[in-house]
Amino acid sequence: MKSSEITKSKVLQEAITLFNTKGYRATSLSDITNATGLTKGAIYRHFENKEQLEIEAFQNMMHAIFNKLQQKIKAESNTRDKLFCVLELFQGYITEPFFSGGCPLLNVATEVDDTTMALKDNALQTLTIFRKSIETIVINGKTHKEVNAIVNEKLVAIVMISSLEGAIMMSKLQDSNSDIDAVVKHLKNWIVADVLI
Amino acid sequence: MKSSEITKSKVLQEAITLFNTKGYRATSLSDITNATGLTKGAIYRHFENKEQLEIEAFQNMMHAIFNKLQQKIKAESNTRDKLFCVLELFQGYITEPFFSGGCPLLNVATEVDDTTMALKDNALQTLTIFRKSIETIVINGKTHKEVNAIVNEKLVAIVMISSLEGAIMMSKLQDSNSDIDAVVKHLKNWIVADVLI
DNA sequence: ATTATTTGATACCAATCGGTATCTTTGTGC
DNA sequence: GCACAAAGATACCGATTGGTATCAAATAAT
Repeated sequence: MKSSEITKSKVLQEAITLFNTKGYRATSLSDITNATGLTKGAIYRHFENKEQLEIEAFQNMMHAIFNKLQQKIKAESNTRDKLFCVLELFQGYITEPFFSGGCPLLNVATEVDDTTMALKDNALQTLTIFRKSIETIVINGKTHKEVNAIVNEKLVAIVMISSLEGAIMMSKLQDSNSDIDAVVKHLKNWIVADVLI
Repeated sequence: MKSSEITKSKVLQEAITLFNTKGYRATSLSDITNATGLTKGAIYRHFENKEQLEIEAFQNMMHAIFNKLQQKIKAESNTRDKLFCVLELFQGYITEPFFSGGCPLLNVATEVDDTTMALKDNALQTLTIFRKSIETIVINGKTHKEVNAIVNEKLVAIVMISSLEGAIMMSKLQDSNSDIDAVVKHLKNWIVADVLI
């Protein structure tokens, strides 16, 4: 890797941690220069402005998470285990997060003020992709006769994502795993009882 | 109402809207002076500093919401309708919110950076109160033989709150009611099927 | 090895931040 | 109506914000 690429990825890595823990808007360029040991000149050489850095940082996080998730989903052979992959990704995220500071999607979705429309657009796209991934698992499950034909795949995605994101918020606020654990257990029971055949 | 109280409540009202829509940290005192037509001198006459204003604004919101909720819960006579009150509060919140900008609890819980510990404490207390309210309904439901004795009231609270908060996030991000509607419908079915006798 | 180009450091900018000291205005009790 | 206290306006403070122009150092190409 070229030295300039090393610098850029170091900036991204530190920015990611800062953005996800203390917020995008609340993280200043000084915070990033302090964390990286670099100067503003170096940062602005690689990123057009702070907003672009925010967007690249967010996309970087989501790509990493989705790649890991898709890889795990592909490794499983039946619908149940594929859906459980999603649940366990969130469950494990509290104790061993890819990025500290909670769910990047939730963070961006709730931070949006008027001045960060571009970030909001990215979060919306991410949410759409996430929903579609779950819906696809359910639809494939129907064709393989593993999912009840009357099940609404959109509902499955909505219920899973909303519960998990909400549970992440609760667990983070209370600094405890118990809520996300309870929600995952509950969702597993629901999937086995009401979704799968 | 004394004129000074009018001023203070005007500041609180405008600050509430700003904090809940564009964030606590992202809202500057200039934003508040612009919105109220007052000056910094007037604001600092009534609030010790910005952090105190943030806390009072948050508490003000939560008290308003809880009062409304408790009042509606008391008006219902059976466990099912009391629990449905909670669901319908969230469902109606998107189209007719008490305060625009989404759920104040979710907003504060996800905004917390290192410098806003006092706000985080307030959010945590609010979450605890909210959980207890739901647990109490379920416990009372058991004594009235309306709720299955094996039901875990803590789980009911966790599942309801996490789903609703997550759904608020999704609906806000997508600017659509469909997700919160779907989640509420799903929770109602679940309560009738698995919680109530 | 020497040049040319990229990369990063330095020093600065205007704007804005939260906060305060001071002064004028307003309202209130007697 | 007068005196006094409370409320609000004004002008300022140092610190910090995102951003830029310029220069030095490191890297790459010849």
